[in-house]
Amino acid sequence: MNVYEKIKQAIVTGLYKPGHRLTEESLTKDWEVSRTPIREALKQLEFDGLITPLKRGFSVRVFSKEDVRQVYDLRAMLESYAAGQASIHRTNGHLEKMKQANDSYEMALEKQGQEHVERIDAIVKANHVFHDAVFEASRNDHVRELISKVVVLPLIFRSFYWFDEKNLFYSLQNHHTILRAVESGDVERAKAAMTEHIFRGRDYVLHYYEGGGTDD
Amino acid sequence: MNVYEKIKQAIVTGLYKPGHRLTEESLTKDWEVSRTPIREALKQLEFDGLITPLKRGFSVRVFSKEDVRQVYDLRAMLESYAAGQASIHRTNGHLEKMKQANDSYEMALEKQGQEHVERIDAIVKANHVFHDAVFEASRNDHVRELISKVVVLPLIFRSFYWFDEKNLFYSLQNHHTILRAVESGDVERAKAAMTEHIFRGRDYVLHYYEGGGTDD
DNA sequence: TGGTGGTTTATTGTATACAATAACGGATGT
DNA sequence: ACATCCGTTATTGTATACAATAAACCACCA
Repeated sequence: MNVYEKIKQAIVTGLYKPGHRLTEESLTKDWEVSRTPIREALKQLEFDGLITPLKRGFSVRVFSKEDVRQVYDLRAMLESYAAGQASIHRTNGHLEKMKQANDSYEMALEKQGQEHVERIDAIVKANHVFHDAVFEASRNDHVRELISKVVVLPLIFRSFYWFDEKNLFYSLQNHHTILRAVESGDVERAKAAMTEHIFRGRDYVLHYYEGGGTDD
Repeated sequence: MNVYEKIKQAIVTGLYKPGHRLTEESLTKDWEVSRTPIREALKQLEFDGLITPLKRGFSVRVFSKEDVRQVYDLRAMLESYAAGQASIHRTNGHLEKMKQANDSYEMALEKQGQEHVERIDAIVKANHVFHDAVFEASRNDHVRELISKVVVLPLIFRSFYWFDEKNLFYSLQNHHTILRAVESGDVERAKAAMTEHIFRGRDYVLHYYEGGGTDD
């Protein structure tokens, strides 16, 4: 794991709390590398939107409820577009990848006895593979690049998002619906199902997230 | 102008041609600065999507017709979303900014006698202000960040895009239509008008661009 | 008291040397 | 002829010193 990934991890897990100030100097001490790789990491994190520039240095970004709404709006738009396009351009290979992702998801979901964290990791991974397959099938390489920016935020909230059994089950049902629509070439249905899927995620996050302070 | 901007300029104007290989070493010689700022510039350019990583170094990105289509699809989606939201959230301040941008556009358009490049620059700037005002009015800060990624490509083609009088005139008409829709709070009309506006730009670029080679 | 100017200090910007590594090419054996 | 190993070279990765700059502090005067 390189320094960028380490710092990212530290932000996502809350080791560096929202609003915390980061300077190149302090980070060299925290991670025991020189300023050069630190600078690179900071640049990357700024791209990701995880930190915001200060007059001097950066601070760990504070996400408000309004941010969550805005980001999920965009994510819904981009992913539903991808699902729609996927319904047109999908090949058997894409459908196969989506099916396998859902199988993995289901298998992980059923393993109640397993180590908790490992199980969640498997589910998260399967989820990622599914959505990635949709992007591939959409035949628009640029939408993947774009979505990466908007996908960082959910990452921060994954802690509670992924720890509700009913939620996990519903998500799988959504995936099945999306897959059926994409498979049968039903563009509008695919878009609607994906939009619904994303918004469900949004509402879940909003419900459990009491952050930002100033926002409604 | 810093090194990043200089290199960007060089790419956009075609001094560095598509496919041309860029290494840190060679760039230090071209621009007479050390590797440190060069590396930073390369990182930024990669984020912009203007260069693509090689096994070693980068190469100036080659955009195919298919790239143009994909990028404009996304741009249409994002900008029409912004226009729709703007129709809901706009204030008098936003409307004023849009009007002034259009006035500037029109004034520049009429100045036939003026120095050619200056006139185009004024039009380009007014165009930018108008679209920016729409983003502001949309009350979704994240959509602005996102669009910046997708707006780099048109930049490359601006050379011929901005040099057709009829095209410039049509664009202004589009702006007026969009403004009216946003002003009267007509969400669907605003979205439709913006989508139309972007796609007109796309078709114009596609018509004059014979690049990419392998694509249709 | 409150603001203006200058001095100190914190922090980033740049150059450069050296280390690490991946690509290249050529020699060798089969 | 062709693959494979190894040495050479091109290129990037990292550390670090020094320069530039902006922020913070403080003294001075109105």
